Amino acid sequence: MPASSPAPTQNLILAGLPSADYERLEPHLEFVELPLGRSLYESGGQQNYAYFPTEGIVSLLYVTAGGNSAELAVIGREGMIGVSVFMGGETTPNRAVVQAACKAYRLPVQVLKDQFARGGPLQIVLLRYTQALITQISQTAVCNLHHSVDQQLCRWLLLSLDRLSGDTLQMTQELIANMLGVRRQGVTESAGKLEREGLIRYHRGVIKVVDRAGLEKRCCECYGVVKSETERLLKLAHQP
Amino acid sequence: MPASSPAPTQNLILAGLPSADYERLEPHLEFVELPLGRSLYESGGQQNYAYFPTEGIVSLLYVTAGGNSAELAVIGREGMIGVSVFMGGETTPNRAVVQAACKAYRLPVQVLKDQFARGGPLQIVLLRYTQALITQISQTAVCNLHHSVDQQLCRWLLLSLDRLSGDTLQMTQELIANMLGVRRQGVTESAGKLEREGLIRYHRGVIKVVDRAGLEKRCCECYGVVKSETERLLKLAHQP
DNA sequence: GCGCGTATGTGCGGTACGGAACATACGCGC
DNA sequence: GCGCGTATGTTCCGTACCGCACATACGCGC
Repeated sequence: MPASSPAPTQNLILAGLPSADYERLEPHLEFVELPLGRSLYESGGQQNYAYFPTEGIVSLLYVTAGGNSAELAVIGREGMIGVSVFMGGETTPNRAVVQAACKAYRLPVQVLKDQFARGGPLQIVLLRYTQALITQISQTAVCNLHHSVDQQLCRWLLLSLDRLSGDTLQMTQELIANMLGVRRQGVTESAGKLEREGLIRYHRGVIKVVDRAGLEKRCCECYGVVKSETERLLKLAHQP
Repeated sequence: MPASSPAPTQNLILAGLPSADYERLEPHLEFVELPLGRSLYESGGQQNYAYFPTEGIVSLLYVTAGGNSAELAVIGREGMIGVSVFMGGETTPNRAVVQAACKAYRLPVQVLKDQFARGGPLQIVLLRYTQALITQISQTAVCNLHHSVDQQLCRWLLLSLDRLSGDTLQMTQELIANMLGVRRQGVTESAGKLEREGLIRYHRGVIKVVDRAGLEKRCCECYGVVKSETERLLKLAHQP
């Protein structure tokens, strides 16, 4: 393991475990770097590892029969990829794709299942995180239905920014369009508006958030609901 | 308890439990009738009971700041209302509203939490059902984004029909519009199309499905994904 | 049979977004 | 500096859905 690899406890789920529980997992954790675009799971495919990111972002995506895509949730160091392992379904109909280069620790599914089945703090933390994920997916459904591309873009930028350090995203409009399930031109137009309003600046795949507070004001409620609910659930989970 | 009340095992989650596990719950189950429109949970509100329907349909809804509503999932006798109780969040930002008159058994949350914490078959069945619910919410997000009102109406009719006996739904277009988060006139128009195509007939709040196979063909993939995934997960859950 | 409440149908203008085609413009590699 | 690939901007048109207003139509209760 290279000296440069971050501590597993950079991941907030792992960080929230009492040391006895953490130490049972630790020997099985394997550090991996996940480049942009890497697929962790395919729809309905076998899942061999669960992933606990310490940096970067993974998207949960669904691709329709017609070839259109929709992002259901984003996952960073606050969470993990592979809830269906301990939920018991083994697979999901979704893909998991790296949206911003990740460092992560992966855990063989059998270890996760065994440790989950013990009950106790690990189980509690994982289930509370899963509820946060449900909230995010639900809010995505609502946002897709009732809010404009402008607002969805704000939500997406904020959710992504929370999962990265700094104020800058590396992401082309084309990719954002795929995530939001809209046309690339729609993103161009909305991003142009936000730039003219002085909220962001962008240039060839690099988006810099200039006025975060303004972006939050411009955004629909969906971002706030997801954020506060996620924080509430993680705090709950860290209580004894 | 009136003689007419159905057996609790009409609910598929309760039916899937080994008798030892079922018997631990049974003394705490209380039969209730839930009329159309009754709210079981409000957004962020306290949840005192979990509900296991034996008949009827409950919708999980989110209401936006702007007053628009969106249905995230429908729940019938295959499931239960109140997953956030054992997921550990205690509340959710959603409402749960009776969409077709229900008979159900309710269970005090503390009993559910205690029994869930034992681990074993109850826990497994509940978690697999929760994954099915996640799938349904996810597919709702996708359908809202990429599919027409026509297709969404087909999906909704089929999902509701699966949770009722017979081929008839009691539901005004106004209510369906609220569920789908679209205008009432949009539903009128789509329902008109489906009737002209000979798939359904309707009259003043009563919808009769004439050609179920045709409806499935007319529908987007979303219905099929939800249905097959739910069946897969319930079957898995009933295995030892 | 009359009246009223509820359910459904229709028409109109506005807009947000989709699909396609094309124009610019930046920057890396030679 | 030149050329090519990639990222972004612009235009045009079609359409699905929205909001509003209003017309019909059924059926219950008196």
